[in-house]
Order: sequence, then structure tokens, then C-alpha cells
Amino acid sequence: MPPAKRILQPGPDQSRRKAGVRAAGKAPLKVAPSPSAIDLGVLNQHLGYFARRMQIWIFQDFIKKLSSIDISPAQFSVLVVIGANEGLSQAELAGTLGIERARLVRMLHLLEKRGLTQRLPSSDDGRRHALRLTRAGQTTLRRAQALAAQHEETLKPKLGAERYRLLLDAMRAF
Amino acid sequence: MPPAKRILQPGPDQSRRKAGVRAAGKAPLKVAPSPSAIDLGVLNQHLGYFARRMQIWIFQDFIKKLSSIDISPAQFSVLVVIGANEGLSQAELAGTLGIERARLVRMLHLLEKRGLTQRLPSSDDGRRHALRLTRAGQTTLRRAQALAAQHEETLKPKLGAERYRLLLDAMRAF
DNA sequence: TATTGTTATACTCTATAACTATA
DNA sequence: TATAGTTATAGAGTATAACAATA
Repeated sequence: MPPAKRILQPGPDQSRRKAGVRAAGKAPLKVAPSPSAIDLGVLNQHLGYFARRMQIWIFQDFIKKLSSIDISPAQFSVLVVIGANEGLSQAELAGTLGIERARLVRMLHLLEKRGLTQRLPSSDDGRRHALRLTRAGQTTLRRAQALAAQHEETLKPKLGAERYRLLLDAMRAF
Repeated sequence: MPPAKRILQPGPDQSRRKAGVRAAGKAPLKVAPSPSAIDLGVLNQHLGYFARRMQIWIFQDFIKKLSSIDISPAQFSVLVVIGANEGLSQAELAGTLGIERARLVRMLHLLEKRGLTQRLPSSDDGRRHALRLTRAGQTTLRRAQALAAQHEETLKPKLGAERYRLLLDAMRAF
């Protein structure tokens, strides 16, 4: 497929050129903080900044620890909830995990293609699918939970046992 | 642009059909947990699950609170760090915030187009750009910080003052 | 050779809208 | 008419690779 029309920042960097022109009339700045001296400013007082950094760190460790079975955090959450609630519908699953219904469709396509989940017809409502794990899905879930538990164990020493418990408790407010 | 070739799940849902066939040989499940009764299973013991939910909640509130000036969390962090470290380079900024260098280029294009930031030539290294806020950028940053502070204030009662402090402290471990 | 800023590309995720089949 | 599952599409964000200019 030819790149027809670039979606993001289509043109040749006019803004960059403009900055250069503008800069020509000013004295170039000389100070550039050394890498270690960069100031986070007011970000230091924002929960969201640290929440994002922490979440990324945790997910990256999770992905690494489960790379041998190729299960992402989102896939893990889907397998766990199906495993604990056999027969639930896609809408219920999506609502529980905060995943878009449309997104879940494609995740389930993939998990089904890998032989881990099934969509069975619901007995009492022709619109719904009753979700369940296959035998292979149950096995994969058990392995995933073991690896995820190892991942979780790396977080405790990183935080200290007490702060770990405090965090787990405090974050339930959301 | 014609949809040439679908990237995700190209074919007509074969997996779905397959599931239907498979299901035909089995008794349909009857139990579907009521929405309130859905069990999170082992997710209840995973920091990452709650970290992600919290981060999404916080960002959504942040976006809402700053919607009047149309500044995203990522844009806010960029403005704050440039404001606190005038003259720093794009690589330093990207490294500090954990943003890809390539991604930052497009963010700065946009911020520059909005007249909030500038890229000046660095005096001692021809490869680098020295980043700074324009006057308008400084004004926008001040407004953004005021609105972000309001956002932050909604988090404290939600958590309680003590747990808020504990969280902010504990998450610095990452 | 290595680094800075940049372009290009692909993939993931989010967000909607619209369609179908059922209710 | 409303809901469940689905398709399609656009937009962010992430991840890489490659390139030109500069060191």
C-alpha cells in the first residue's frame, strides 16, 4: 500500500524551519542542564505522573515474566475473569475489565484461534455468548498465574512488605 | 483511501463459526453470573491490575479538568519540564519523561504550531535544539498548573490525606 | 563511530458509529 | 426500541529502523 497521504505531521517540517528563522534574531541559549540535573518541577507533586510510571514499570515486568507463554496483561485479565466466572457474556466481561466491547471481540478471536477460549450459545438469550476456557485454556491460565505470582513477588521487596500492602489497599479506591 | 486490506482480523469471523459448530455438540451453559457478582479472581492480588485502573481514572479526571485549555497529561509533562529546565535538548526531555524521541518530535511540532514552545539552536552543539517556552507557553503553563492543582485536590479526599501521602511516597520506588 | 533530530512504518489500544440478530 | 456481538474507521501511543547533519 503506497503511503498515499501521511496522517501525522504531513508536510516537510515547516515549524522547524520557522523556529530556525525566529531563532536567528535571538541569542542562542547556552545553558543545557546536565542529564542528572533535570528538574521535574511540579510533576513531583502529581500522583498521576508517578502512577503512570509505576504502571508502565509493572506491565513491562509482567510481560517479561510471562513472555515464555506469550500472555499480555490484558489477556491475563481476560483469562482470569473467564476462569472465575464461566458462562459470563462478552458485555459483562468487557464491563468488568473496562475493555471496549469491540476490542474484546478481537481479543477473543485471537484467544480462540490459540485454542484457549470458547464462545458457546447462551441457553436463555440468543444474543449472548457464554464464555469459557478450553482444557488448554485452563492449563495456560494455571501456568500464567504461577508466573504472574512470581512477577508479583518481585514487587514486594521493591516496595517493602508494608508499603506493598498499603498500595494494594489504597488503590482499591479507584 | 480504500480499505485495501484489513490489518486486524481480516477474514469474516471464521473462529466464531467454528465455535458455533463446536458448541452444537455440547450442552449450552445456563449459568451467567449477575453483573454485580462477577469475580475478579486472582486479579484481586495483583498490584498491576489496580495500578492500571487508578492510572486511567486519574488521567481521565485530568483530561476533563484541563479540557478548557486542551492540554493532555503528556503535553502537560512536556511543558512543565521545559519550563523548569529552559534550554534542555529533545533527547534529555524524552529520556526524562520516558517518551520516544520520535514521538516527542511530533508533540513538539504540535506545541510549536500552537505557539507554546520553541526550538532554538544550541550554541555549543550543532545537533541539539535548545527548548524553551514562548510567552504564550508560559501563560498556558501557569493556567495548566492551576487546573492540574485542582485536579490533584480531588484525589486527596478520594483517598484520604494520609493514604494520599503514602501513595505519592510509595510510587517513587519506580 | 556515535549522537541528535527526523521520517517512515507497523502494531496496539482507545473511541465511535453503524450494522445484524435477537429480545 | 433496546441490547449483544460484530465490523469498520480514525486517532493516539509505542516500538523500530533508517537517514542526514554533526560530533
